[in-house]
Amino acid sequence: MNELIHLKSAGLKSTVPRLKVLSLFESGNDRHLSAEDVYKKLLASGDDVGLATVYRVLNQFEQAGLLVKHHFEGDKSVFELNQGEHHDHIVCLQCGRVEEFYDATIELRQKKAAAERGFAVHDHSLYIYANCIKPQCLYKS
Amino acid sequence: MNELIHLKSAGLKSTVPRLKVLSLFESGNDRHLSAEDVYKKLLASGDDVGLATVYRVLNQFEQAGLLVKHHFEGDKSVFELNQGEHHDHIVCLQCGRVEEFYDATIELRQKKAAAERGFAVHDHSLYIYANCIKPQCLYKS
DNA sequence: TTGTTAATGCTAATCATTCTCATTTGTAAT
DNA sequence: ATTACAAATGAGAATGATTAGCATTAACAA
Repeated sequence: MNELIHLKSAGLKSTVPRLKVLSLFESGNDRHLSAEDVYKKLLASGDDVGLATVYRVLNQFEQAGLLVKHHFEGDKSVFELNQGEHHDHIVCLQCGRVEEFYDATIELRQKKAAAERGFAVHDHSLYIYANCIKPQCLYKS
Repeated sequence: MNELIHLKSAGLKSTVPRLKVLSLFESGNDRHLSAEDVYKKLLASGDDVGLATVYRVLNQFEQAGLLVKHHFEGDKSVFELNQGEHHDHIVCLQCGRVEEFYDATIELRQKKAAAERGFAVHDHSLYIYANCIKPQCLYKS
């Protein structure tokens, strides 16, 4: 199984909670999950992990580069599988739909803006908060 | 005094705590302040306001459009005077220096990216986390 | 199979922020 | 000026997300 390899090569011992969390993300049903989301989903599938462990595992995975953490507006943070290519996010304020996008020009100009001001870019986050135009966006997530 | 006008036209009753908070921001010594920062600065100048009041006032000012709230990496949020023109931020991860910038192309392409995907932009936030190149960045804020 | 070390699962603690509510203050009308 | 009343304040409790502490359990190498 795929997950095992990931854990090993990340220098993480392969434990039951870690495998479950990882395969949750790899199942791909929801790309963006908060710790609470993960916890609930695991409980729902009968898997019995502690919330503290979920937090720990998510942070370890982030450190190991398996997941990326995002802070959408305000409160809780969400994680997504790290698939190599950086991208930014558009979040619908009504239904919570999250769309990913990448714009090379934006990336470039960011680097430039930083360099001009005496900074070396380490990281950056761009979130667009918006409203769906489509009619199917009438329900709250 | 200037502050009084601002409060009035924002539909806010002019009270002692509100005037103090507002003039703190208008003094311009620090553009970006957290609730905690404001609280401490007021205490330091012998002004005796409650932390809860600081939070309340900051949020009211944000609602009223006098201040803008930002969520830099992670935890606490910071406020800055709203001077009309939107801008993005570069934050030094070492010393905490915050630099503001505006790039019309970036703005434009954001709008475009959103529109193409069926979103109407409501708001957006772009933070660049970086390291100062300059040598004077050797101290923590 | 065993032993050691790291990982887990509770629960309590922490941190930022909000809420409650009794007391005080601004203000518009007297 | 005074009064009257709603709105604002302050202190501390409450909340929500996240982390820490610690006794118990599970990986994995020998």
